[in-house]
Amino acid sequence: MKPKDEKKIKEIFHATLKLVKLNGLAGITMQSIAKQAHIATGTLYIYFENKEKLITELFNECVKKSTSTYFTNYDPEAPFKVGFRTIWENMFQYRINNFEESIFIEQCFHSPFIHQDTKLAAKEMFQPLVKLIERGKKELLIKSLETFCILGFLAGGMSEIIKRAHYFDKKITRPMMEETFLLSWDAMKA
Amino acid sequence: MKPKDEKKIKEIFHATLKLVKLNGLAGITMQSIAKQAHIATGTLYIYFENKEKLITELFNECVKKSTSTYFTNYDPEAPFKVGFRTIWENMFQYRINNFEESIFIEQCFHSPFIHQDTKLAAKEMFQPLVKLIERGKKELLIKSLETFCILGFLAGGMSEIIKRAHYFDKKITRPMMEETFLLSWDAMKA
DNA sequence: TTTTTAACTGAATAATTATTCATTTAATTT
DNA sequence: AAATTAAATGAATAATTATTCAGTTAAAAA
Repeated sequence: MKPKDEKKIKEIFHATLKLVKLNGLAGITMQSIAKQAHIATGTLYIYFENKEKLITELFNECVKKSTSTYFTNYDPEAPFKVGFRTIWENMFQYRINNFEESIFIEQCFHSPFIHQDTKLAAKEMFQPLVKLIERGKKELLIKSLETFCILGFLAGGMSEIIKRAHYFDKKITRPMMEETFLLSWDAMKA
Repeated sequence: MKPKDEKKIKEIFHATLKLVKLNGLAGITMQSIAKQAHIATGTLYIYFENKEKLITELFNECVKKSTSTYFTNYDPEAPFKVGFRTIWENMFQYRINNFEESIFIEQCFHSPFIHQDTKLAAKEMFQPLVKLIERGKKELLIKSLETFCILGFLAGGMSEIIKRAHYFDKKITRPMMEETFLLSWDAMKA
């Protein structure tokens, strides 16, 4: 009895992310994934029931992995700015180092593959950050704007900087990162 | 001789935008576009050579329409903040009122339909804004961070706020808009 | 070593989707 | 009002892509 090769799932995921970064969700086929992962098309179906399941499982994997990273070393008891800085830096680093995943998640949100419940579950994982922002508003440290505005602004801004850095092939240096943190902080600051 | 019905192009574009908003670029088919536009599939090919051409032409149309709106009433001679405010408000309003187009353009950037030269041409249309930001830096009014960071942050933040407003079905009020402008302004301010 | 069994293969099939085309319809010209 | 011609139609065809499956391979058990 030959056992399932768990490394293959990683290779399939890796291949999918690479192709989505290259051509978008609209550009991937099961054949291209198989080829990129150096396996036969049929093998994909041993690991995943179908294309939709493959995408959905990868999506959930990415969301789980990324959000759990976002909150490592985060202490909800620490002062607001300390907590915010921790999460902010975790996000920034993660998205730079895992650019393909970020692109993939973004694409999934506007695709026929990911259903509403999956999206909601993903959103749910950001609760600690939502709570933190609300605490910041209570403590009068940040603007009293609706949380979705503040968070959207910060998250969208960060994503876009990282995207442009990749496309224009710019290196993000430590001082640039500090300046970028200031963009976020000054924006939200009361 | 029956003349081409120019209104049909509008209907086709409109149908495509609606479907892309709903299901993403990965979710549209020529049949679904035709159906949504209340025409026969074959008719699509009278107006557009093929699917890629349809998408590319719609993309160019959207980019042209949106960027030209962004710079209406913009006076490059006016003080920095006045000019910035004009463009910022034009963008904000346009994206709220033409949400589908914004989503479509975003999706196109990561798709197999739009080629590099088309993307570059689109980027080129933002030159006046790039110039303005660079002027703001020279006048020491805003942070001396690379322009792509500042612009990316502002544009990404704005997009994401508007996206979340749509998905969570939030109305963006005038005071909210003012507060949102402050997010951008405070972020970039020196 | 032999047997067993599930992974693996990739060509074959099924399903979907892009594109074409013979036919019909309706503006315009004569 | 008849003739002309290009738009419009939608079923047929072509192309692409998802999925299956009969046969092969290799790990584990006997």
